[in-house]
Amino acid sequence: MQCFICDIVPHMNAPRLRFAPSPTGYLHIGGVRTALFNWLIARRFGGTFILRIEDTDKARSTPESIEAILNGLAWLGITPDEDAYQQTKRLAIYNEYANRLLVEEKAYRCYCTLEELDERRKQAIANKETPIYDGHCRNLTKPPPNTPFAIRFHSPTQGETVVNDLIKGRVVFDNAILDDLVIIRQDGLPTYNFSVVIDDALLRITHVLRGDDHLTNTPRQIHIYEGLGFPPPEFGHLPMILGQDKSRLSKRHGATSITTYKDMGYLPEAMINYLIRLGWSHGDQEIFSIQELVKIFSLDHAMKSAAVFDPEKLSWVNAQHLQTADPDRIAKLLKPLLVHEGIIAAEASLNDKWMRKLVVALQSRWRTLVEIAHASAVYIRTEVEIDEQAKTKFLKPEIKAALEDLALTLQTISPFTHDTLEPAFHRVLEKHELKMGKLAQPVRVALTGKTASPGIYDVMELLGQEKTCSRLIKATDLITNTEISF
RNA sequence: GGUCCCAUCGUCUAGCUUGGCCUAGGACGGUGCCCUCUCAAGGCACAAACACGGGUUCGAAUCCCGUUGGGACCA
Repeated sequence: MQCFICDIVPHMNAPRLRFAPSPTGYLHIGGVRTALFNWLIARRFGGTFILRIEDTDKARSTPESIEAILNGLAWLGITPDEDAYQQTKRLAIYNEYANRLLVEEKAYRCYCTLEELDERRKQAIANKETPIYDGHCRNLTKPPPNTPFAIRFHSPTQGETVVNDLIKGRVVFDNAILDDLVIIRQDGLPTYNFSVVIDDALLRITHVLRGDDHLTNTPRQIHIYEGLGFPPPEFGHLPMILGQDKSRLSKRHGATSITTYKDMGYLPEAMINYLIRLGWSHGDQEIFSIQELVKIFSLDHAMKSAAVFDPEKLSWVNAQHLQTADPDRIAKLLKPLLVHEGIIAAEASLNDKWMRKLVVALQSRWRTLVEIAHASAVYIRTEVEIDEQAKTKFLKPEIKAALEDLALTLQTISPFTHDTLEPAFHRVLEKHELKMGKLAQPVRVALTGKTASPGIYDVMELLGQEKTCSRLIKATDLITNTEISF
């Protein structure tokens, strides 16, 4: 693998990179990773990162998609350094350059109809020939009058074109297999291969990092650069992201929109961490902060092969970041989720110090913010719902006396904190000659309704004196009721 | 159909440039154990891979050729 730093040195003064999505849907996971690579390289080498919206496919482009792309990138903190460019606002430019090529006879008008083209393609396939454009209109002396035309680029037919790809290495293409591609359609709109070259050249992009689905477009683009007299940039083609079944990641693999992950309670830094590890490595290291990536990221450990997106590992990465995240920040992110999940009515109803304690108790136990939000409910709501199985297993007559005693004891504790609760709890334990586990589990069930929770003193502190005592008493009532019912 | 890309545990990957340190390392997931008031977290251990076939070489995961498989583009 070649050294990217060596390659980038000639451009060190101003590496300029771009992310150029088509606004035809939500912001895709694969797109995010492409944006991330570009952004990181720009940051690492003190360059510029640009966003360009490729919306020349007017039928499929929507303003909502543009919005989704902007929001998604903003959430991740992948921020462009210049105002976003939009291709539909630059149509005059493409036509201007197309005309220039026409004048210089590096391009020509093609009057072939789509039907004719289709016919000839079928013919070629029937004759077992490669279906490429045959140059029909290349040397027309008498153009047909009043006929709509496309503009085709005059591609070289001999020699070869070499792409020294930053990731794939040296790739050689035989020019003979490349036909004269359309650069301006009959409707006057530029084709992808043309507009992308014009924009990258005019925006002075130094490094084009994009999906490897564009690798075979690259020689054609290089020809256009040459035709126009622009120096081509460096190219790097990133491998695809695959779904579980090893086919290209798409909607049928479930969540592929970045927004979905935000809504599912993933942290932006975890998303970035996971996505960057998909196709890049730094020895055995798994967890990276964004600041760290900005310092160490480079292309010389970028993978050449496609990678399968693994939601399990994403969750683990998220858990790692969640564990070490500042509790106050997590608390802040949690509040709107609590409202959204219907656990609280308004964000203001919870105080920050308490929220911090809640987060500290839960942040290493769950993998997403949404999971934490759900787990929070039992500490926030007035009522607790006791799990049937937990009740039968732990809320038994023999523990009733100890529970009552505990409730009584706890009513006198002040302040009501982990440290004051612990000795009180032990006094009850000794009095009833019980082992920790014998009492802790029934108490846990009484307080949370479940058999799993944070440490029992933390649970009590979180609930506070009032809820703790009332839930304990309620549990003892439950035991009585059970007895009566038999 | 043509051209191009890719190929290490189920998954993400280290190692490949500069063959020997590789009886192939780490991580997710799985299993077991430890810790322990439960659940997590954490710690330890186990199972698990160089696609296949040739060659080059004293020696190949690493270099070369081919095959197979996957993917992309062209319309």
